[in-house]
Amino acid sequence: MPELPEVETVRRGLETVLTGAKVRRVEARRPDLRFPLPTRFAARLEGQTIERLERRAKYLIAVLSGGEALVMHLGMTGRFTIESRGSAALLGDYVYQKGADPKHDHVVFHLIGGHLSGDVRVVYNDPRRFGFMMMMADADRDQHALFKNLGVEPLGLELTAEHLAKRAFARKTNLKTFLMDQRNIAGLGNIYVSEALHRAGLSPGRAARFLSDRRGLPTDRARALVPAIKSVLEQAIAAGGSTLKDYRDAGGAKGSFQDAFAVYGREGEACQRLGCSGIIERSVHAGRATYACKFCQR
DNA sequence: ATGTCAACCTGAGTGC
DNA sequence: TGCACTCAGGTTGACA
Repeated sequence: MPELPEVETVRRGLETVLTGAKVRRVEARRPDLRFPLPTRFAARLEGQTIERLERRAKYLIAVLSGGEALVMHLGMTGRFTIESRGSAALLGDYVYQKGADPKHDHVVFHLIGGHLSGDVRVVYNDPRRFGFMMMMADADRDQHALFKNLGVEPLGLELTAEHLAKRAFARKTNLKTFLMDQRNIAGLGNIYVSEALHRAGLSPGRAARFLSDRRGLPTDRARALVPAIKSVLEQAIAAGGSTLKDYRDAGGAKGSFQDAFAVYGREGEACQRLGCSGIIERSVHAGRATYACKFCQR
C-alpha cells in the first residue's frame, strides 16, 4: 500500500478536483470496507462542500463545510480515480484512465463545482478492502483514536535526531520494527523503511536503542537517519510515488520511484552504494520482508 | 509494558 | 489449463 509518498501524490491529484466541490450524491456499493462505513454515510456527505483535502501520516482528510471531516485510509490496495464526462478539454491529466476492476469500486462520490465543470465522479476502488473511511468532528480530530497516538510527520520539523533518540531509548526492538511503528514516526511503511536504512548505512536488525546514548541523547546513527528518511520521502513524492502492482495516482498515472529503489525487492542484486561490493539480502522482521546490504549497513 | 504473530481479503505470480 | 502454494505497499487485537 501506499505509504506516505503515495498518499501525498493521491492527495495532490485529488485536491484540485475536490477543493470547493459540492457532494451531490454518494454511492456506497457495500456496507463496509475494513470497517463498516459511517452511519448515515451518504446523508452526512451529500450537500456538503469540501473545503480542503489534507494528509496526516497515511490518512487523507476531507474537511467539510458542516464541520465534519471524512477520514480515509487506502490500506494496501486502495486507490482513487477521477472520472468526468462532458468537459474533457478542461480536465487535462485528470481524464479517467480505467485500470482497476470495477467490481471493487466500493464508494463513488458524485461532485459538482470546484475546479472542474460537468459531472465529476471520484471512485474509490480497493480489492483487498484493507482501507476504510470514517467521519468525525474536524475540531476533535486529533483526539480521535486514529490520530491521538500517531507519531511525528517525517517531513516536518518535529522529526529530529533528538526525537528519535528519545523514542528509542531503552527500547528492545530493532530499527526496522521501530521505524514501522506509526507511534514513533507516522507515514513510513515497508518500502521506505528499507530504503531509508540503506541510505543511512544502518542495519535493520540493529537494536533501536543505539539511536540514543546512555543519557537519551542522539548518537551519530540517529543523526544519519533523519536526513535519510527525509530525502527518500521527498524524492519519492517528486517521482509521484512508487507503483508496484496496482497503485496509481488519482489521474490513473503510475509513479516512478520504484525504479529508484536501492534495496526494496532487489534481493541478490549488487549494492548500489559507491565502493560497496555487497549483495542485497532479504530478511524478515515482524513478519515483513526487509531488504538490506550487510556490508554497508551496520 | 513490550514484542511477536495471525488475521483481515483478493489477486498475481510460480512451480508442478 | 488447473491446482496448490507463496507473497503483497497496513493495521489491529490476541497472546506470550
